[in-house]
Amino acid sequence: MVLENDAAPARVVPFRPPARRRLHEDVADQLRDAIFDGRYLAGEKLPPERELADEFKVNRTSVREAIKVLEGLGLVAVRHGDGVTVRPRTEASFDALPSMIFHGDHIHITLLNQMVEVMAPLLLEMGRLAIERHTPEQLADLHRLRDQLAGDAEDRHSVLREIVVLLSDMTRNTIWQMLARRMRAFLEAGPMAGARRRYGRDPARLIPKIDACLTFIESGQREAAVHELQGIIRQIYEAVLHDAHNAENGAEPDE
Amino acid sequence: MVLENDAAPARVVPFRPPARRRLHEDVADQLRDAIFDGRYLAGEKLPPERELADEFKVNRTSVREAIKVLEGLGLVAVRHGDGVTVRPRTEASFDALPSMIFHGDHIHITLLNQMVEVMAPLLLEMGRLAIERHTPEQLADLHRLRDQLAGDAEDRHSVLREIVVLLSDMTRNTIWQMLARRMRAFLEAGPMAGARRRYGRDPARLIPKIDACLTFIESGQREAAVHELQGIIRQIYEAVLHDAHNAENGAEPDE
DNA sequence: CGTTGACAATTGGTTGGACCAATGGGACAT
DNA sequence: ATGTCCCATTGGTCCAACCAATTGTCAACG
Repeated sequence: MVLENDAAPARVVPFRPPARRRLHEDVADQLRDAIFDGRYLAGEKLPPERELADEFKVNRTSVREAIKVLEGLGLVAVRHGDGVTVRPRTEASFDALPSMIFHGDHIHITLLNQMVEVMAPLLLEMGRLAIERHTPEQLADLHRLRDQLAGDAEDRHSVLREIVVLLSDMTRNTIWQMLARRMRAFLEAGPMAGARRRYGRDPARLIPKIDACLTFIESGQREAAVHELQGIIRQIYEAVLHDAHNAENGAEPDE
Repeated sequence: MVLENDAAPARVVPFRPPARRRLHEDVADQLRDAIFDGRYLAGEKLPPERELADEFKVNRTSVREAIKVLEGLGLVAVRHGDGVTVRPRTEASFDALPSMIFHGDHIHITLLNQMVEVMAPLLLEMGRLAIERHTPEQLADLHRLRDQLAGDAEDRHSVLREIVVLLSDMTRNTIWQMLARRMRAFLEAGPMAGARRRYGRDPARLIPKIDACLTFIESGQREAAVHELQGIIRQIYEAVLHDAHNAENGAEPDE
């Protein structure tokens, strides 16, 4: 099941907890952005912990925990006695991608393009497995989400994300499930999230294709269903790029 | 370029730095394994930091940094005032996969199967792009690696990993480059690494197919090259599963 | 009796300061 | 010019204390 409460799924992602207030997270965010802004280039060293602590006006412990986070993201390498060295982007973890692509108000369009280029065939393959292996219950869930998309759900984009997660569950493959959930997290920070949501095209326009796909699935025409899915994915990623382009250039919302 | 030193690429991955000796990493490893062993299930809480510090005979600081690592891997969620809660596997980061699949002497075969199921189409798509976009220099590098594979290289498996990285460079796509490097890190911890290497089939057996693929690439027959690549990938992942199965059951090496 | 609100125990977050330990470069002797 | 040793720099660990969020308890209140 996707929904936490079967009884009254009135809204999707109702509220978000107030932003966390841990010092080291704030410090980590600032250092991360400084790296992505090119203030510290690959191969260069960050200032010593003591110096950073002084500058951030926090204890050295908080700086150390922040650096630990950056290390986990693969952004820096720490060597005892030597300092903290910035690593090349290609060594970074996927968890660093959201902030690599969307940092501050700026969008790294090139990287977003590359991201979409990778994700599109991924989603297609995942969908193919989902179509092969789904259970009747999961298909019912999919119908429910389809109706939410057609209905007056507050945030249709989040419904779309839940569909991706549901598809991953259908594959019965833990790796796909992990991938889809990471993707969801990525999209929640993406060009259609938060203040930028106004640029998003209404995902309801996908409904005809989704219905066609569902029909094919139920009639056992897997090939056709996959083909339809391919069209859906193409439409989505064109929308993502379109929206990102608009958001970057400060254009007015589509509708 | 794949090689760090253009002059004398005598060996690939010559030595590894002696294992790190940071307390919090050791603590993090032990806690991670405890979670994967099912000692702490999803939804349950880890003991308080103070208690862990006492049990590990280290300072609370080290425990906190360890927990920070686990948090970065998506294995636990920390809430001020409440404790440290274990999260479901599906929420974990990809960086946690190596230790999820290979923990201790045990191999999580099911998960490895699923991993291969995801990686195979990924590699194929990446290879397709590489075949489309490569430069002559990169093709020359590929030939060099092919010769290393055929020669008396100490560790042919590592040559294979470098080939994957080179293919990702050929795609001119940062995301693929990141993915390939993460994959390399994964494989370095995998069933053919370290003590388990003896189970590995000799990658030299791939050479005929690689040569065929290279020939197709150079004669501009992309379709045929991709098809050949598909065969290579299939052969590799069958070998991975085979080796993992042998390693798990303590069978004797193949050759 | 049920609800509310204040309190207290638990547990993570932060601080300051001290000392240990690895690294790398510079001073010194050869 | 070269090799050795020392030491300043910088990350790693420890300690002890206090701040702050969460939760459960329990008394006061309606």
